[in-house]
Amino acid sequence: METGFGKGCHLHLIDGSAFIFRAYHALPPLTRKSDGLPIGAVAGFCNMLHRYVEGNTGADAPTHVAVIFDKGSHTFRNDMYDLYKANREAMPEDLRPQMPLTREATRAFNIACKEMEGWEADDIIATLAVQAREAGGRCTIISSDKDMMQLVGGGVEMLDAMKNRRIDVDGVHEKFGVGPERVVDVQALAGDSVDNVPGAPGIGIKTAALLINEYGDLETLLDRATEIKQPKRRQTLIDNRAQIELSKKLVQLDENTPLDFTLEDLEVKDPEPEALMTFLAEMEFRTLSKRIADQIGVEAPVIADAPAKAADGAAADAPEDKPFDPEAYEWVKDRARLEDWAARAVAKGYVAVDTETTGLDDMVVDLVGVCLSIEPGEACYIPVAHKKGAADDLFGSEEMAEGQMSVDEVLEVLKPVLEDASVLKIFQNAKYDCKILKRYGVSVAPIDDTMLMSYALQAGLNRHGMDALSELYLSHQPISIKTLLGTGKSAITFDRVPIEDAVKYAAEDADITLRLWQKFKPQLHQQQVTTVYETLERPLSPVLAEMEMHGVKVDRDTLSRMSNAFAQKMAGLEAEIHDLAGENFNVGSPAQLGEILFDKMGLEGGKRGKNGKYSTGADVLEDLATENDLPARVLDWRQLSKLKSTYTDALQDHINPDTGRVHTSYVQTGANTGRLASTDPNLQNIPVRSEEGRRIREAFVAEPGKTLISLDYSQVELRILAHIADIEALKQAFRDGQDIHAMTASEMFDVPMEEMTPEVRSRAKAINFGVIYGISGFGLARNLRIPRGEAQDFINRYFERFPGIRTYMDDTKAFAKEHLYVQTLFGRKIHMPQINAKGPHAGFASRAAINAPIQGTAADIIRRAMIRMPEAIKDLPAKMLLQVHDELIFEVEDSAVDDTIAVARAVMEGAAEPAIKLDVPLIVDAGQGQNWAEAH
DNA sequence: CCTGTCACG
DNA sequence: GACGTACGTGACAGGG
Repeated sequence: METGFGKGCHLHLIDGSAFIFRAYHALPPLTRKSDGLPIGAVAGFCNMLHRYVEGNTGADAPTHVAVIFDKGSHTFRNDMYDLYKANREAMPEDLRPQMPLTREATRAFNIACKEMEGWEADDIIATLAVQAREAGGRCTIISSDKDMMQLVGGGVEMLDAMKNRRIDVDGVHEKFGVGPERVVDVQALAGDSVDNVPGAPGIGIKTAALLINEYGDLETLLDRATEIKQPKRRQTLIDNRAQIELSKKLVQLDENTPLDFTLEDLEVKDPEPEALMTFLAEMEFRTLSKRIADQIGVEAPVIADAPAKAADGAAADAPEDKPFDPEAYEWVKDRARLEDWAARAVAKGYVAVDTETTGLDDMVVDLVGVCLSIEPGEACYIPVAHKKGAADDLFGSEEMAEGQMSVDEVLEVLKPVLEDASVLKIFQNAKYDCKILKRYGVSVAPIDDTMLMSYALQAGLNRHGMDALSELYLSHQPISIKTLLGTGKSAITFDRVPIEDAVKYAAEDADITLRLWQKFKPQLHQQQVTTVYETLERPLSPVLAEMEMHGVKVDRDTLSRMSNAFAQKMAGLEAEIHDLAGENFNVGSPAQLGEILFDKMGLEGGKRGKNGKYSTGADVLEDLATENDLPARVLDWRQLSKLKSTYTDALQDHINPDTGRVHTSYVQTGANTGRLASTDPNLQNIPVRSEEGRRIREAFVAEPGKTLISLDYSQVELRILAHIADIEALKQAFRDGQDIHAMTASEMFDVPMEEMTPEVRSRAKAINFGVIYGISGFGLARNLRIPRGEAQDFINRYFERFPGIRTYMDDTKAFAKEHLYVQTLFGRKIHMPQINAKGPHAGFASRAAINAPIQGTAADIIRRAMIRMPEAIKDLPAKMLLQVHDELIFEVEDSAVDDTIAVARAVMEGAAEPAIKLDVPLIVDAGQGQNWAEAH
């Protein structure tokens, strides 16, 4: 039964095309298994639609809803202006066939689906929004398209579904500087490069808003254009009047589209399970259909597996995808069954292994169980430390659950297999499991690691966690650990999970790992990254494990004394700040500080960020500090606050009670360029630049009788740039051991080296770094705090003197645009899926593309050094402890300091060879001392 | 959970 | 005076 649309009703209008394009760009090019039909955009679209429907609960839920699509490419706007949207790129080939399917998907979710030949979706949305408003109801437009901001107001709002941000009249003001009713005026002037709306040349949104606010509306402005003071602006408006008026017609949405339906037709309906399931099954969306089926309480459709198709008569070698069946996993309870699994692993030559533990810190947690998988769909779980009773018993029991073997017995059987050189052990993130097993006396080898394979194959395309990989490459959503453990305060540890449940979760992980391995292994060759995986990834993992387990000694007393000193200084500064402000406030709150500075004290230069708050970053405060004491004190306070909370306080909590040392964790797949990341704690950002901060390094000490040594590559990225871009002048300077920044300065500013001043040198230094980062006039200007034009002059001069750099940058960008990835000298691929994007993403991607081969090659070189290091120093009483991108830190017995420096330096300086012979020497500087501050 | 801020190379 | 911009990370605090 239909009800009328009126007061109390809430209409949702979804911009269908926006959903589709977001889905298309967010997902890899998935295809339907049975016939290879491109299906990624449909999958993403359905996920978004589903997530949207799920979110529709509570008082704000819509009563009416529709998804609106564009139909055809010719609209009445093309009749007015044949270049309208003319610079749009053609729809990607693999997206076109998915268009009708997105309509089917919408109908399958039982949501009204509307489009009209000759009108854009925006016009239909405009018409419906106005109808809803006139009927006294509300309307939410789910889109972030600024073209629709003209509709906001009077009960109409927009919602950016991805950012989950509502856009109301204030939001429109923020974007356009005018209210919704004047948005078209501003757009008419500013034009729109995306839609190819011409506007007035040389006038952007800022200027347009200024003019409209001054003259009231576009027509008045154009009529009175002769009154404008700026001659250029005045002439532009007079000369381009017709074009501006046309632009307004183009951006003005048609609120009277002749619709063949009414608001009443859009009433929200529950999905009909059968229709929805049929569609999802047809698309072969296993994960989604299962998830939705579970939620609405129906049976998930059975989706047949693809027949293994033979290509060119040859047998298909793609592993056949068996369905995931948690009931098929085995709970291993006795020695006989375990020995059977062990024997099968040995016979097969490989086995996927996963360990379950009581937590995340591999230096602390206990082993709870082990899982094995040898065939897809077949896996077992061997529990060793599950406790009795969990759910019903608040404290749990300390008694062991039934059906388990002892850890000792299990490892007695598995150790020979895990250490068997002829059996490959496959892990997802082997470093974690191997460290656990090492603590139980098992040295696992040889290994493969699906996480590292994914990193070698897909860096830049996706993250490399198991859940993400399973969804992306197996279309299977694994059981979430949270469903077993809960979250927050009430979370339990894995040893409290009932074994029946643990079997399903844990064994599935081993199953997934095995399937991913089968999928990725042939890919390594096809993508030509086998060498990267085998020489830069796999062998590094055990080296990192070793470093992490060794840890670095940190002196708690030193830190604690510093904490106290910082606290005192901060208290003093805080009192001063409150005094200067004339009121008490939270100095640590940027929001409160902004109000004090710019509202209460009325200082100039307050800029609001996108959340409407004033920006109070260090650069802002530094500018203010020249005139005022308060911002200067805040800067001091902030520095101390950072040092105290992040370093002197937090670091103490990371001292392992058993070892008295700090054990960081390196994330080998953390940075797309090949760099490592360090977490828990991050030991790659210990302060060094400020005197006060550097003292924190005094707390990193050597054991008595030992010394810390630090070796770091000198200007490694610039050397690599000189080599890759083949800049003879730079290369020669490095060969001659010259001061490279001074030499650059001399070349650029025609200053003889003897007469070089620190100021000129430091400018050249900034430019040298800028080049590595993908230089821009704006960025350099900000860095050097000089006018933009001046910065641009420097850059131009730099390119004149070193034309090879410009060539390198252009070639690298072109390569990236063609191949969608860039490469290091050692063959590491860093994917750049955004490189051909339009809009603001483009700049980011192209600078990242310029930087990645340089940063990545440097990362590869130090990796090679680290991999060779254990063998090189094995006869020395020395341990490698830390890596900080271009620096390695060792702890060594006092007697062997010089020997270790000599050996480690040789390894580091020769690390590129023999794979690559650089045209420039690599130079390593060394330091030593009782603590890191002295050694660095 | 997200954002701003700031520590490092 | 179109637009937004240096590259790569992780941790902490505030605030909704």
